[in-house]
Amino acid sequence: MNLNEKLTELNEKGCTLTIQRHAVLEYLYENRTHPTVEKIYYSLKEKFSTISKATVYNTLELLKNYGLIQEITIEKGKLHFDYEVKPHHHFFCHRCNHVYDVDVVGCPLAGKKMIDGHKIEEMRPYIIGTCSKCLKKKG
Amino acid sequence: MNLNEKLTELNEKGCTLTIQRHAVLEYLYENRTHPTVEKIYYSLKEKFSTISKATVYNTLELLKNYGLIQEITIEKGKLHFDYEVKPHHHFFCHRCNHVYDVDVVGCPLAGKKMIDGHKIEEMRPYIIGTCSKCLKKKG
DNA sequence: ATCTAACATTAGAACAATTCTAAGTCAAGA
DNA sequence: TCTTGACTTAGAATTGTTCTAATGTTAGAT
Ligand SMILES: [Mn+2]
Ligand SMILES: [Mn+2]
Ligand SMILES: [Zn+2]
Ligand SMILES: [Zn+2]
Repeated sequence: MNLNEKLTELNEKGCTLTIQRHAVLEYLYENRTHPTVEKIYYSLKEKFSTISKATVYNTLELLKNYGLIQEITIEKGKLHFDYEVKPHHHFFCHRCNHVYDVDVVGCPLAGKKMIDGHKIEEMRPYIIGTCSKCLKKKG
Repeated sequence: MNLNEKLTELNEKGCTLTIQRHAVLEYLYENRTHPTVEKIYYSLKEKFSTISKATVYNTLELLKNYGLIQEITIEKGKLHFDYEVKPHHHFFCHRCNHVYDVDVVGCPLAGKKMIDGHKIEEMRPYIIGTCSKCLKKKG
């Protein structure tokens, strides 16, 4: 789903399309590195010096609630965000703190709505380890 | 793996078995509800009034590094811990904030050591939604 | 075009979770 | 007994997130 489709969807659902909301969504569209809130905030601040942290948090929460972005709790104590909302696995490297997409096929939970009587609303398949780049560094 | 086996393993690996470490591990052994650090700390404090938060954090980190307990980052901004280290899925109810074990068979990642060139050290398959108890309440 | 009420943004304070610090305690070996 | 290193403690500091109250903006009604 490209940027304009998401912006249109937001608009059609009655959400005011402020310049800040546009900027946050656009930033995630252009930066598929699963940035932290801090990263998003300071990056936006460069082009947009008056944007506030509260707005960044509010906007991320809003976009998440509209189902347009995904929140990632893979790293202890801080949030990452992802423009891509289609279910996919994430790999966290505890050496360099990067979050990678990984493609896993054949997940038995794919498409399931319920498990053990609980209603599934979101899947967060996380994998922790050492990434390929850091494995090479190790020497 | 029962409590004595884990205590023995700790001891054999040269780790001093202090009363605090014993207490934290025992608490997790007896409380399989995936407690938060706060819960662990205040529960231990009842029987053991001088235990400090730093010790609880240090001990949880130490036990995790020995592979005797598991850290869970399913809830935004706070840690839960699990005595059980065998790979299993966790379900987080965003209504009541409980963490449940769920049994999922046929995970294609089971036993895998590598993915996309990254070294897998830990699996954290999280599922978010509304638990069976909260679904009933909703009525 | 102007008014108005609801909504959005801002800066910074407040808060919550975790980590750090420095002093004190304990245990084992010389 | 003395020394050394490891452990614990209370509380301060730090970090990430949420709240607050003032200000600014938007969109619909007039
Ligand atoms: Mn992703
Ligand atoms: Mn569990
Ligand atoms: Zn890495
Ligand atoms: Zn529930």
